[in-house]
Amino acid sequence: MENLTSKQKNVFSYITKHTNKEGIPPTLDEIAVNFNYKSINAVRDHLRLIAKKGYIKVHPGKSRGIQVLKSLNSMRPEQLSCHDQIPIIGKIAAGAPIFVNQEAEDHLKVPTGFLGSGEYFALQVTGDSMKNININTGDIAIIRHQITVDNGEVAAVILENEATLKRFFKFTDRVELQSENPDFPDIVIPKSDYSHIRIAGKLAGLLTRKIDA
Amino acid sequence: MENLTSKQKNVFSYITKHTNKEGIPPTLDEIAVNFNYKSINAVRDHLRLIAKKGYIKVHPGKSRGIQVLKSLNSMRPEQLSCHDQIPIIGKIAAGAPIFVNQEAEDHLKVPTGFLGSGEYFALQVTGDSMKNININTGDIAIIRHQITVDNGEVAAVILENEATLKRFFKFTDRVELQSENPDFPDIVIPKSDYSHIRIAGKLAGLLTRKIDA
DNA sequence: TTGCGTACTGTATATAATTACAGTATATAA
DNA sequence: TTATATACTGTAATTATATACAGTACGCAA
Repeated sequence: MENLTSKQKNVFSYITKHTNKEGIPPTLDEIAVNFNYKSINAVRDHLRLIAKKGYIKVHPGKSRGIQVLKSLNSMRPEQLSCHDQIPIIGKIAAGAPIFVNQEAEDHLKVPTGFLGSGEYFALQVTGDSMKNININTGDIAIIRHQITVDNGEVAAVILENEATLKRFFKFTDRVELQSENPDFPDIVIPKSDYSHIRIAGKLAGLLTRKIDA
Repeated sequence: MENLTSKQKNVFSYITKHTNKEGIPPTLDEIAVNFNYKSINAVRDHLRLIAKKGYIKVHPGKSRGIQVLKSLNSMRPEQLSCHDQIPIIGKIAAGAPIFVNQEAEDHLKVPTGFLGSGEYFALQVTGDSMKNININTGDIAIIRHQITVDNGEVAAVILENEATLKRFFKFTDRVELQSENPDFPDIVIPKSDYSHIRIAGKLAGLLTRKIDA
């Protein structure tokens, strides 16, 4: 990750502040006025370089087309990966297809470096099938997107357009999805039905409410 | 808080999704195209009403001047307040004064409505003293700022400039801070030492990494 | 029925904002 | 020295976008 020059940092900082404060990104002219540039081409030059270094994305031809991709916090050198924004794309065990055409309802932001590298998304948990490992209704499960998981790992699995969070075991002839709650039976999927299931990812984190504690 | 009509809700939803996805709010025309409106004045009418109901703010004369003020989730009637950004202001049980002049190291963003109303901050947990209730090193404890807690609640307590997370019990002559781990002894504070302790808040949530699961 | 708010269409105009082209100045590395 | 990248100025053209005005249609409450 290349570093910004101090001028670029100032411009980038102004863009993020404007976007957060006003709700809309600034125009080139607004940036120019802020920094007393006589020509907006000074701004264009800056934007080009800031974008090249990956901090923003510029949408050509679109007004205010400056999309902030990183936060200033993520510039700390000791942090390798960053994923502030984790989209919450639905409820798990609540009947809705995932991934395809997913529009995020809301977002979660975790501290830089809290999770490892990878693609993450989040699902709100409904049901008690994993209560023995302290995952309960209302919690938000953070899932690392991966298409396989190791035996025994907790995975978000999609079966028949429903997403469920289960402990995953693959045997030679079947897949077993085990609950962490004796009230819920294990789900056994014979090899012939593999085409109906899909692994969405692996449980990577959990956001819990502590109302009782 | 007035409710949106279903059409308005659709338009509002499109605006929030566009803003989150593209990083910039949509233009009137982009909205019109999305909903197959032949005239952007249909959009203008919608925006006027959505803004009137407080969901967005329209910046007149500015392109893409649609600022989202609420999230769709906050429309659930049972949710009163929202607080996306929770500052992480230090480590708990790690010797550092809290609250005064606290500069946040990083921020946490939880879904709107996930927590109740109140002032929140977060602390990174070090140590295993609460492992029995699944709070472990590296987790991030979300604390609701309050100066008293009820008996038995888990509280962030400051003693001698160190913050600790303990189960709080107040008796007539003493305060006991109990760990949720038999390896750690309870801390007993006699009435005469009350001036040395302070309640920072009550445990409200927990963000956990699930590396093992 | 009348009136009112929501939900649109259509066209024309004004202005907001980006792009293009042609430069200058100042560092810093080869 | 000669590049090469950053950091700007200036003007003109073009396109993107919002606004203004004039309507139509429908449901709903008085």
